[in-house]
Parts: sequence; C-alpha cells; structure tokens
Amino acid sequence: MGKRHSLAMNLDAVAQKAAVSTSTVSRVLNNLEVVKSSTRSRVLKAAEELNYHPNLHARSLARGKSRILGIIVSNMENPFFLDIYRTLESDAHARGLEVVVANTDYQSAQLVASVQLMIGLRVAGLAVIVSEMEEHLIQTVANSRIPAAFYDVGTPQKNITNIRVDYRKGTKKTVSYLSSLGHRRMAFIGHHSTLGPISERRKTFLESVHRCSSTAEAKIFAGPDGLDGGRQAARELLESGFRPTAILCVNDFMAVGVMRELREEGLQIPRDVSVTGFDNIKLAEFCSPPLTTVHIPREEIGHIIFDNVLGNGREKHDTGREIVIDPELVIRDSTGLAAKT
Amino acid sequence: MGKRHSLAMNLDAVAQKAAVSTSTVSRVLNNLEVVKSSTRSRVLKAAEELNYHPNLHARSLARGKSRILGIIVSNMENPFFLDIYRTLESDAHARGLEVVVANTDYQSAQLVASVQLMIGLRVAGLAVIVSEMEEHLIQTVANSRIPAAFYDVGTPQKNITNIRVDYRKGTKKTVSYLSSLGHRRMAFIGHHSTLGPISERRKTFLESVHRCSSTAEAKIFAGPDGLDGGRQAARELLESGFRPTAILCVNDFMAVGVMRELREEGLQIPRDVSVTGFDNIKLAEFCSPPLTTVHIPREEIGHIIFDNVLGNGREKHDTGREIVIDPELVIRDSTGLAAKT
DNA sequence: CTCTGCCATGCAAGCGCTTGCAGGATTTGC
DNA sequence: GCAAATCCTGCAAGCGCTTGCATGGCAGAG
Repeated sequence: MGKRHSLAMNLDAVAQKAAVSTSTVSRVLNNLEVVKSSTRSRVLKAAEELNYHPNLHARSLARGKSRILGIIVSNMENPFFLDIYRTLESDAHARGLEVVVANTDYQSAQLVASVQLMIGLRVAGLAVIVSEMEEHLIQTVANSRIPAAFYDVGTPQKNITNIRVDYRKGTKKTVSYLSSLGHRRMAFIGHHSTLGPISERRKTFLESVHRCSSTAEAKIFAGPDGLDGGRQAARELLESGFRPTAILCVNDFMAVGVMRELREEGLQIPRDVSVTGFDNIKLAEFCSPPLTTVHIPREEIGHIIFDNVLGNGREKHDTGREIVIDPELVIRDSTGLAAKT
Repeated sequence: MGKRHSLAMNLDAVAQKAAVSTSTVSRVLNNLEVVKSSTRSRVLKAAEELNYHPNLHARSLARGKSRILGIIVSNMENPFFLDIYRTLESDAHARGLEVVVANTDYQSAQLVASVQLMIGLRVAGLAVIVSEMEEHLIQTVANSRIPAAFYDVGTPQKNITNIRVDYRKGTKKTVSYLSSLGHRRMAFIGHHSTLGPISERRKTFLESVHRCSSTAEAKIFAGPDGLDGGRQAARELLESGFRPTAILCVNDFMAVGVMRELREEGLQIPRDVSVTGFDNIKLAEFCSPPLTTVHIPREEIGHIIFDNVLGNGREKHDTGREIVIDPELVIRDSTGLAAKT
C-alpha cells in the first residue's frame, strides 16, 4: 500500500536521486572503499540535498547489533554516580559508540524497565551503577549475553564483572584517624536506606569504634539522603542530647548539610565537633570548612567498568570476576583534636 | 543462509514454542485485547521461559516511529541543566516514554553528532538544552519534522519553540538591589564564554551599574566555569588591586568558588564584600554564608519544554513561539550594606 | 581483435516486528 | 438444524537497511 509513513526519507529516495542502487548508497554511507569516487560524491550530494538521515533502527536491525553503550544509574544527581557516568561516556565516545542512559531513581520498577530497555535495544554493552539489584534481574542480564559490568551489586556471575569499593576499609580508616585525635564519642549519620553499601558502613562504624576503645560511645542517626537530609539528621542528633565530638557522615552531601545545621546551632567545626564525609566530591573541597572525607576514585572506576564491558578484548568476558577498589582518607579542615568535655 | 545472529531470540521462537503464529505473539505482547485468554497465557509462558525481550529496533522500524524522548544537554554536571533534564525525564516516564540523553560538553561536534543520533533514532520528540546552536543545525532539526523545543537558543522556527529566561531582568534586579545597599564599586565575574546568555549578563551588568549611579565603578573578570574557575577569577581580581564592595557572579558555582578565595584572603562576607550568584542551585542555600542569587524556575521550565514537545496537543505545533521566563531575586546572607571605604 | 580478470555496481534475501485482510471455528438466533 | 454474526488466529507484505553473490563493463594481455 505504498508509503505508510509519508515523511520518511530513506535509502531508496537517495538512491533514486543519485541514480544508483540502494546497496551503493549504503556502501557510501558506511565508507566502504569499493565505491568509485565519482559515484560516491554524487551519492553524498543527493543525501545532503534530501536532508537524509539513516534510520538507526533499521541499521541495528539489519546488522543484528547496535553501537550503543547502555548505562543504568540510580541517581544522576549524586556527583558520585555522575562522575562515573561521565567517564564511561567519554570512553564510549572515544570508541565511536553512542550512549544511552537510564535513571532509576532508586525505584526497583524503574530498574526493571531500564534493563528491559537496554536488552530491547540490544546494546553492545551495559554498565549498571545502582547499589542494589535483585538476583533475578542480574540473571536476566546475564542471560541476555550482553557484556555487562555492575558496580557494587550482588555477586559475580558468568560473563559479568562486579566492581566494588571496600567501604569497610574506608570507614575503618576514618574511625582510627578520629580516634587518634582523641575522639571517644562519635555519631554516624546515614540515610534511610537498606542498600548494602550503606548498612555496611553503618555496621563497620560501630565495630571500629568499639575496637578502638572499649569505653567509646557510638550512636547512629539518619535522615533522607542529600543536603536537607543531613541537616535534618543533625537536628535530631542535637535534640537527642547526645553530644559527640565527631560525626561521620555516610556521604559528603549529608556532611555539608550537617555542618550547616551545627553552625546554625553555634557550634564551631572542628573546634567543637569534627565532621567527616564519604566520596570526596568536588564540593567537599569547597565547603567551609573543607571537608575531611574518604576519596573514592570515580574516574578509575569508570575506566575499569568500561574496560570490562567493552575493553579491547584484553580481559573481558572472563568468567565474571570481582574487582575491589581501595578508598583513601583525605584530611582537610573539618576534623581536629577532640574537645575536652 | 539461516540464522546469522545465533543468539537472537525472536518472535518466531516464541510463536513456535507456544504453537501459534508470530502475529498472535505480537498481539499478546502489545496487549491487544483480541487474543483468547488461554492462548494469551500460553504465549506469555513461552516468552517467559525463553527469556524473550522484544527487539525495540525492529519494533520502531515496523511502527515507523519510536516512543523515545530525546534530550540534548550541554552539561549534565551543571545542576541547572540537570534539574531541567530530571523534570523532562519524569514527565516522559509519566507518559510511558523512554528517554535518551546526549551530553554535548559544549562541543559543537558533539552537538552535531547528538542531533544526528536523535534524528536517526526517529525520536518522538526532542528537547535541546544547550545555550548555543548554529542556525544551520537548528534548521536541520526543523527539517526533520520532529517536534522539538529549544531552551535559550536562536530564534523561533517553524514548529519549534524557543524558551528562554530574561537574564537582563535578573541582572538588573541584582544590581539595583546592591545599589540600594549602597554599593558603588562592583565587579562581575563571568567565565570565558561567548555564549549568548553569558555575554548578555555581562553587558547588562555594565549598563545597569552605570544607570544606577554615574560615579559607580564596574569591572569585569573571568575564569573557567565552575568552582575552581570562580576561585581563580577571584584571585585575579584580588591581584588586580580593584576592591569592589560587591561581586556579581555569573552562576552559583562560580560564586561559591569566589567566596572560598575571598575568605582565604581574610575577607568577610558580607561585611567586607557582598557576593551574588545566578541560578539558585541547591548549593546556594547550603554554602556559607548562604548565597543571594537569582532564582530560575527550572522545574517549570522543564514542564514547559515537555508540553511544547509532546504536550497533550493543547498548544503544541504552533508555528514556533518564544516563551520568556521571569527570574526572581532571592536574598540570603551573602549580601549586606556596602562597607565604608 | 578476442580472452582473462578485476572493479564497481546491482540483485535480492533477510534482520524482527506490526498490521490489514481473510478465513476457519465457534456461537447465536430463529 | 442451518444461516449469519462473532471471535480468534494466520498470512503475508512491508518498515529501511546490510551484505553475499552475481554480473556487466572495462583494461591489459596475448
């Protein structure tokens, strides 16, 4: 019944205008060197004049694969994830791949939808940066045979690599550092989350504090994630009457929120109370006072993920491995000697 | 020559397994209500067992269109763009559309590539949030007949809407406010950029200062964009010997960087010098001191863009219009009465 | 001037899905 | 019990592109 999609501009149109076959047009557009240069330029001219843009769906379909790197990320606002994403993106572009991102917003329904999307798109590779994922879904990805790498999720699977940061170590380093400054009464401010990495930090915190000194006190507070959440949690802490000399926060955003609230309360940092963060986002360096925090090498992580998804074949497609990254403590001005009480 | 792509799992496989035709499978998967429920569940079961995921490329090809909203953005790290993006994304999801984003990093080559990608993907709608775009490229988008909206770019075109913020007004409000506090010596800190909206602010700044008082002094400084850039520009300002009582920054990030440097120099804000930003990002509320800045309603902008791209038909597809948004001054603690000199 | 061989191009099948149309099976009405 | 209406399902064409194979033309060799 002829053209159903009137406005469509396709290879045929170009072929006709250039008086060649579609195959030739295709070859020109794909830079196959078999085409005579006079023909080539004629085709190029026709395509240009018709304002032709190849239909990527048709191309992927015909080729049986797409040149797309899929990225699933739980929260783009988090500079932590954002940085990893940016690295992946630039690696992909360097390899001539397009990128499609899906944000899950920590919603498991979104995660499922995103995975469906990526598989449906038959992406060339998939990076999943989400902190938590059901075993079932991981299996789905594994079954799809799409080369994939996860950040901080579940256990390694067949042809899937899992990359994670040793949060325990980071937390331990922070606690020992604070302990060495004389702190014996500490609080941990986390957020309402059952995410693995988060509860890991919480647990390690308690253990470490008690290992450093049997008389040490440790309490845990929580608020929603983010600047506001940190502030809110700090408020609760203040109202609880507990007066720690040091506060460890689950991430830098919350730490900045916490500092804001403490300052409002008239407390000085670090004179009255020390504060630490986690991640070492840019802001940590620029807030006031600059924040002592745990640095996580996000660029490095991004590169590792990319290499494991679409690396030059060096070591990809091993039977899934686990790669563990060591975090480093960065000392700035938000921590100091414990105040005498 | 049989299956070229061995691992492919397609409709046929499901159809065979469920002992029906591909058409039926297709109808089940698309929830067409014509299928007998016993057949339906048989198909669903087969699909499930085979771990089948429809090929979205084939689907888009057959349907002649995709259910994808394309978003092109110049810099995801900028919370300003990020917020607009997030709004668009949630609007899209609410309508059952997928989203694909392309980051241009302010590189014009990337912009071209992104536009190609979106057109190639035959996206259902396109939002372009990039601050600057060649007329030629705008035309390309217009010619593609894809419903599109631009933020802050060029002139309205046929079936393309342009949305922009009245930066002049925002800058004027800031200057008059500072002027009313007695400031007569002001600096503007921008970044190295020829982007329209930026030079607009710069120019308006100079005009406004001189309009407020003929004896007022105004100078302009610049650095790279971002926290570091603000710091660097502040350094230059300090070294220049110019001692303004107020500094207007082109955006909040730069303002925070500026404040950091001033503080290091021993200056107090706002006692010694007032500082203002632009955009009113979250950080503006949490930095120290909280920043006086110009609020730009990013969510609202996001919704407007979406409505203009894929709105319920209410008013989309007008012959391109221009929508202008009014910014509001938000007064916080980084500004105060001018110091006596 | 004919023969071999290569170069540039065209032919046509196929990628996985949708969908208008047709037709067999099952109901319903009388 | 039979015709008509209804319901499901299948057939097959087509979406725009790629690509293995076939072929026409032309150059150089003899």
